[in-house]
Amino acid sequence: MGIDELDGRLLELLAAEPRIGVLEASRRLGVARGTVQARLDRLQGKGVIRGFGPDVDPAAIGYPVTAFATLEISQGQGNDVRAHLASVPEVLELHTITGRGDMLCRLVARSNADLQRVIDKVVGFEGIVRASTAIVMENPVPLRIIPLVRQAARDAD
Amino acid sequence: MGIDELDGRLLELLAAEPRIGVLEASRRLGVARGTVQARLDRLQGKGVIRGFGPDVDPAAIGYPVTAFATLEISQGQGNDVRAHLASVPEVLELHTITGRGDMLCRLVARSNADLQRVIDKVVGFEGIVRASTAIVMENPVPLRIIPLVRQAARDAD
DNA sequence: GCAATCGCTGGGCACTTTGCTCAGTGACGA
DNA sequence: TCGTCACTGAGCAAAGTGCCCAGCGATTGC
Repeated sequence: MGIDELDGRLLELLAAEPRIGVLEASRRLGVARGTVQARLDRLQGKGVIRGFGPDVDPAAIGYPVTAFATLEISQGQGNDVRAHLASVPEVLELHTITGRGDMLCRLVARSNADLQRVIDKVVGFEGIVRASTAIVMENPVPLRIIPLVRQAARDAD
Repeated sequence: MGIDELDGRLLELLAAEPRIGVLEASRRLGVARGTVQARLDRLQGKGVIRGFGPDVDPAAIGYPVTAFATLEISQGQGNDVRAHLASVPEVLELHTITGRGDMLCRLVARSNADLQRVIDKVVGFEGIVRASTAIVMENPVPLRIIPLVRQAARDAD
């Protein structure tokens, strides 16, 4: 478990220039091509790298509004609610959490008005007792992982 | 703005097999290679595809605990707080939101005990009045975009 | 009605990269 | 001291890339 300094540099490099090839990466990192290939295989095998999915901006495909909804679920309905939420395309992410609410989900919508439609779709389901929604205004720190990778690589030294 | 059906299929294909090449993608989609190349360029140019960054699992690099913290910020301190949070590697994401709290951030930690350290680091800063944290237990719907892409592609038909 | 533009096709070309293999080397632990 | 392991550096055939071109049908503007 954990990654070393070379893994860290490789991940940083991949994050900075995702379409880079193995050969070019080996040149940048100053190691042999086989090494990069082996590291990549290992990182994927260990699950450190889940994939290289295209990072799609919801705003660019017509969904500029993001919101987080906290849902309170009635006892025993958890599985049904999960299946329901998973079937809604505007639900980008769903977590079960500790605390007052039972679930937290990330929503997107075409507009603030459209958000109402999405919320109605989300909460219009047996088992959801209450929902409280917070609309995202700014996103000062977009989802990132590199600073953490750097720290993990440093710690493992 | 928006994407058509071919864009949608291309994005789905890239999500399913990220390391696929342009040539192979053109074969799967049944279109000419130049078309795929042009579509890709256009999608990246329009910002639909932000990148192809490696999707790193925080759990696999030693941070298996995820939490969401709602922060209440005192007036006028917003920028300082943002800069502070951006400097904390364990803060993976930060949003400013409507509603009671002022900011919502996603945190990771090495353990539940370690989460205390992270929270102390996050809130130990002038301008943060209060913080309320919810620990993630399960993640029934991991961050996804394909269902939305499919819907956007269908709507644009 | 006609010309220009645009997106897609299908082909070709030089060049690079990949996937794979192999032998050699230094570090490490049994 | 002997394996084991990770890394190096090299070679090879196969495949993919970047780039070019001519043709073609649909849409747009004159």
